[in-house]
Amino acid sequence: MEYLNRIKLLVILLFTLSPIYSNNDFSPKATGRVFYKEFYSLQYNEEYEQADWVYYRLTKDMVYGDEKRRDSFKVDSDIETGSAALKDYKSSGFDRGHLVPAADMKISKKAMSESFYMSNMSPQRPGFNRGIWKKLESFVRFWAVENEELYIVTGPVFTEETYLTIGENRVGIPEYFYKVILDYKGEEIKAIGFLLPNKKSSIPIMKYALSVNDIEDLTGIDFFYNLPDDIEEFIEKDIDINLWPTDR
DNA sequence: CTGTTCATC
DNA sequence: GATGAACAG
Repeated sequence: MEYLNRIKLLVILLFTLSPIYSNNDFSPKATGRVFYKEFYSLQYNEEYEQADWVYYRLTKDMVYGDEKRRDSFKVDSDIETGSAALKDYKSSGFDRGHLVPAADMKISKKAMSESFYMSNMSPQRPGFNRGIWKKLESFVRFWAVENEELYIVTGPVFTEETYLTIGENRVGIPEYFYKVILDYKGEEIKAIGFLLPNKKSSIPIMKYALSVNDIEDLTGIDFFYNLPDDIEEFIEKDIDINLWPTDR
């Protein structure tokens, strides 16, 4: 009997450790301190007082969640060095723009609440956040439903040595925001990237589409490095716009 | 917490 | 007009 139980335990352990039976982790290669929430993870940048990237898995079920949005912005006490504060954004003229969208976290109270950590915020121009950025986020949810689930990485881009800041904590104002998306479900694995300037725009979203390689060159971040090399190379090289429809 | 504004559908 | 995101008091 003892023997059988040991075998059972071993089988369970092997299944758990096997990549096929465990949840996929396609988070970017870390170059700094990573913080793990229940519904996403982020790499925090102390200089800019915001994340370098946030990473999460967005499923169809999450899109269809019905948890109401509550504007419960709060400092992230996980960041011992101190996250940005509410005060930093107040009267700054910039929105506390979500990196992980609140609308992607309707699956539960906990998920919704986690999206309001200040470590998930970045200074966005109101016309950008409430306009084209929101529109892109909405397309991402549409694609998540179409493909059952997606793996998403989002973050700010600073290209200049000097940059403007807001608040006492000197929160950096990004020039651009990127988003890279991986579809690992279904018959064809595919990926796409976006790079948008932090300003109001009425140009069609697909004009901002880039390959994941392009975004990697720009940010220096290695996305989806856990994929088998040949697959990673193939999906990051080019994009097929037809696989990401925007005509609903 | 409620009301207001902004961008878009 | 309704919705969603965020600001202001």
